[in-house]
Amino acid sequence: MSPTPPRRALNRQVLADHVHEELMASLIDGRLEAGANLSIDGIARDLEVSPTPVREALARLEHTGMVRRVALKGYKVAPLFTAVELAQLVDARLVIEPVNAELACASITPALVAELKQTIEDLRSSPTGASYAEFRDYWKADEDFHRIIAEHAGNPFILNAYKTLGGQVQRFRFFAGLGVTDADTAIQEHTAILDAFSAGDPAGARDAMIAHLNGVKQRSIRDSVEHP
Amino acid sequence: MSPTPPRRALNRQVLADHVHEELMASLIDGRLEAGANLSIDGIARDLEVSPTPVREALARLEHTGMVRRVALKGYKVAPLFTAVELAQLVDARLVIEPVNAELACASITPALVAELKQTIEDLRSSPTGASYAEFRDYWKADEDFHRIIAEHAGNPFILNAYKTLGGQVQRFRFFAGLGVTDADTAIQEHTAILDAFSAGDPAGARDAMIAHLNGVKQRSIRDSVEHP
DNA sequence: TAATCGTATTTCCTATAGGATTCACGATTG
DNA sequence: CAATCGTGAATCCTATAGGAAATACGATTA
Repeated sequence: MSPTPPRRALNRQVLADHVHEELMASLIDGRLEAGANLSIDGIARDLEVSPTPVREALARLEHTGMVRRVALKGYKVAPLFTAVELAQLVDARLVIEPVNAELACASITPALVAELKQTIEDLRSSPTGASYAEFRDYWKADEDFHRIIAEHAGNPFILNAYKTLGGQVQRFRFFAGLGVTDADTAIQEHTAILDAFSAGDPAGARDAMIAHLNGVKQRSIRDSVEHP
Repeated sequence: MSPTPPRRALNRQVLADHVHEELMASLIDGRLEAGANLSIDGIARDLEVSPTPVREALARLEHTGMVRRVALKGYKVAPLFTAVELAQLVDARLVIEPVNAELACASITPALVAELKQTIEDLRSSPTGASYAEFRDYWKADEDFHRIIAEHAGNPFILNAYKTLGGQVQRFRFFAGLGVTDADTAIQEHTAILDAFSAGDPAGARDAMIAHLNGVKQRSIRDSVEHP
């Protein structure tokens, strides 16, 4: 008897989670353009679910800043960043991430070093083309590097703050729309941070992170000026 | 004709917003105890609405950390902070708020000084009893002080990060459950920050904020040790 | 032609119904 | 007495229906 073992537990998942992931992916990779209306009923039709889980997914998405809600009017994809906001986003990272680096480095483990080293390897081996499909691996490796450091800082509140920024970062990067323009420099800067980790030098890790983010900031501004 | 002008627009508001506010208030003032189950249907019955807006309100609340969700199981009020988490929360504030103070002070205006001065006045004039009703005004004044500084830092991303922490702070403070034990010291420390603002001394404002938060941290830990 | 009006569609919002699962609790059985 | 089983309630989750307002759009009229 019991021809099929309890497979059902695997199938059983909450639709709102699925919708949330789907929307998040669409926002990050640009399938949903800035300013686009996010019709609840429309999304429900597209994904073949009812509006209820869509409402829940959108409510969760609101705090990320990627989606804006106006009561009784609906949701829209947040507008593109201006050059000022873009710089502010990096400034916010400059507040949080150097501390992350310092803390994570202070409790360094060989496993962490190995993880970070792997992300830099991935960065090197990933293509850097101009379309999302091409540089998605590059981005993932870059995001992994920063996220792993944040996760090892040991402060869940700071981690939460970083994660909120993280989504923004990814979205911004897509809309910069240039593909990867600074792979060599970024790899170099990540390596400098990793070296400080390997040496067990928290202050050095902090400074290397500051230098990296300042580099990101300047290159971002430069790119956004050259390609308005 | 048109016997009643468009009054309806005032009545028209989204139930989810109302539920959200109601839950937030209950969480902050402790009517909802840590670990309590947040039954969607139950809340809907209590507030005499349908479960749909309740789901939306809870989804919005999740990212604050005050509420935890387990798929297919429901929502619970997040557990109380441990002493370690409590210290971590202040550490997170120590990352963000000194920068806020420095930035806000760098673009100081007489209006901002007046606003801050007012919150300190409110702090002085508020009762400091042991029940929520008594020290709610004190809290509000304290929270206003920090929030106003965050709002004047001029970086919406950092402000967002601060706000997320802010809710946590308030909840923690209630659950410390002692009323206000450090009014004099807190007023003194706020005044020191204000003085630096008045003097147009960003570095001084930053340092005064650091000193204040360190004081908050130490007093919090002391209180939580004395009243486990 | 230009403006206004009316209809039809869309959209948000809320309530309700029902399926699936879990939980509580009492009854039954060894 | 202890353990197991079964029933009913509670709960989460999703779909559907329908009200209210906004929007689109075409027809009518000055």
